[in-house]
Amino acid sequence: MSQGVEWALHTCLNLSWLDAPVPTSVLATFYELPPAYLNKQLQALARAGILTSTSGPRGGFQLARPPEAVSLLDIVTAIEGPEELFRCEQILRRGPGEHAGVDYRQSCEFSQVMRGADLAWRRELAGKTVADVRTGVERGHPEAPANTRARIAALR
Amino acid sequence: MSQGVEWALHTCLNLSWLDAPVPTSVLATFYELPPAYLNKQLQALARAGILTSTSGPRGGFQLARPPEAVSLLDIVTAIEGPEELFRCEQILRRGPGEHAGVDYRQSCEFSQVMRGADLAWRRELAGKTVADVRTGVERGHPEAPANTRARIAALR
DNA sequence: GCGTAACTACTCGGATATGCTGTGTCCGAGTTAATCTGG
DNA sequence: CCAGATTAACTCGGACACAGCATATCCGAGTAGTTACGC
Repeated sequence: MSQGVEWALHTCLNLSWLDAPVPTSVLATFYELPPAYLNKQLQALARAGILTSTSGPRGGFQLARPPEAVSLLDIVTAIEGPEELFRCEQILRRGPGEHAGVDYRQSCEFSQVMRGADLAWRRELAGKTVADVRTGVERGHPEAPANTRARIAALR
Repeated sequence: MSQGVEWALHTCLNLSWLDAPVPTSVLATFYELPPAYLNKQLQALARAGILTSTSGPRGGFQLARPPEAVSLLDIVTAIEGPEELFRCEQILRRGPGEHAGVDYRQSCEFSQVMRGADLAWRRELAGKTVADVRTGVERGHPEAPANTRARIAALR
């Protein structure tokens, strides 16, 4: 799984504590990440409708929706793409009992089990939102929001 | 996810219908797969203790355990390795409230959710065995075992 | 005919190339804010 | 002092290199079955 997912998750959480656009350079400095590459990931989040981008001075990225409406699955899908973890190449078509017209992604037993596991994984991720994580973080570290806002303001 | 997983799954199912070693060349011809590369995957399964390998004439691979004792997770782990889907690089260590000695794989909220999803995925795969899949296939295609045995015998 | 030893063919196993996706970087288009100028 | 045009800096966005892993292949080590030979 791509490294950018972790960056995207934490960046979305940080943005949920802010209400003005933040440029990539500031967000990158926050965790000492390569700015240009982080920008690439944020572009993907913007294309997915999770962030909105603003050009020019005082521009940057901000959350497009309230954090309650952004699931972790949304973020993972935006970065990794919509493909499922296991992709069935239907090698059964080459086997002895081959039926050329059959879609083995539906009929193959292995495909079904792998798809079920994939759905279980996605269900877990879809059930947690950025707001849920934010609540948990604030419970354990009440100073986190103020720290983040102060650090961002200092880097502007 | 690696392509070899699909090959390994179907190959293990086929081997569950046989009781003698089958060489890689025969197993590869079965689905028109590149023999040398399939051999590489089967080596991984052998290292994991899922298959046993026999050298020399009349040698090959066979299941090391009864199919009831081989879960799909065993096969996936043998091919893909034991790493979890999402690996936390602990970028929080670079953040403002950094605590150098903290293991963020445990304390980071995102890590916990991602790990929970990973466990849900693994639980599904661990709950299904090669024997389960075999039963399902035999229910829908009773001729499959005989077909497979005949094809293997013809290729020997 | 039988036992033994050499031989041959077959199989696994790891070492060796190639291509593609994830990773990382750079520069141009567009936009905003500030500045400067003239009334 | 104020309005408007110009300018300059800043930001995103996509196009351009690099690297590491999945993919694919090949050849050597070891083994078992076979064959030939001697007793």
